[in-house]
Amino acid sequence: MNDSTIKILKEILRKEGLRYTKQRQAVWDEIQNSQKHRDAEDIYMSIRNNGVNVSRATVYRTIDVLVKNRMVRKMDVGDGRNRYEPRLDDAHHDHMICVETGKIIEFYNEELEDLQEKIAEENGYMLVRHIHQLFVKPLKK
Amino acid sequence: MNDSTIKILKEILRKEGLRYTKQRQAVWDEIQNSQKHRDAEDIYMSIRNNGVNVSRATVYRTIDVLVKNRMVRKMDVGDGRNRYEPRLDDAHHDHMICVETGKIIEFYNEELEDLQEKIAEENGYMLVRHIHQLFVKPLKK
DNA sequence: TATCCGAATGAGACTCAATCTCAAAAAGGG
DNA sequence: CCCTTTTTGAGATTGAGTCTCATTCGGATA
Repeated sequence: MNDSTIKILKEILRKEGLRYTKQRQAVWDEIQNSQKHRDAEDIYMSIRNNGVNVSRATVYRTIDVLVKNRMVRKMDVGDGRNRYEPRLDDAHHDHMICVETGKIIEFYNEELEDLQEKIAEENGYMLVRHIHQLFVKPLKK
Repeated sequence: MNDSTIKILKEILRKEGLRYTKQRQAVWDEIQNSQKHRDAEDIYMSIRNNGVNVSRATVYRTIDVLVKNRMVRKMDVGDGRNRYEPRLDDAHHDHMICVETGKIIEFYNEELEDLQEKIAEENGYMLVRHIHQLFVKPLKK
């Protein structure tokens, strides 16, 4: 779809010693060119509906590669199905999930990020990554 | 085991319109009188090893009641198995998970708590609950 | 403390996301 | 185009958690 991201994908596959296939391209296209926060089944179905034959196994396997190479972010919303979103050139953010509507809102707060690093360090650790989800409901309803 | 918590358990069951059974008592005892952050299978096996006959179904059903009534906290560590810890008289805290040893460290930071409420409100929401896990590794190794 | 009825239990079936298997198909260097 | 190696896909499998329903039990009542 997008020329520059095809190059990036090929580069990553080469670096990992993996081959470039239309299924892998399709998975990346699907995640990149659509709304965020989709689950694997959703991604799988969309690819098939676009006429590309792919299996669930390949979708999961490809996502793993993309996650490992920071092209995709995997998020555990706590309902048993992981969600995925493109990460390329995407600033870090966390999520707020409305318990009434299921809506997912992104947020980023520098102070919060700094505080987390500080807390880890105070305990003798270095922050590697974090999971942070705020479950919220609308004010004044 | 502990007289005062037996009363609390009975009180909660009564309030929920549920009966007091030795299985429910055993589940609560097991969670209360042991190390934190245990998974359901672990709790289930321990109860059986203590000579109380209980089924997995009952363990899960009882945990749900305890979680609903804030006697137990359920935590999603992101590995597919939820962990449980007693919550009674236990101050709120979040968790830091060492990616090298798997060790779970609890932490609490007032500033962090306030900041989360503030972020939710800035977006027109009210904070209901949150999931916050810091994945860390030891400094200078 | 015996009766009775709705609630609780347990064994195992079931669900569902995710992973694994392995024969067949495809990539891509020579 | 060939050949080796990787990738793919259909379906089996895994594993945490939930559901089913016949049987057992709690506890209110008399």
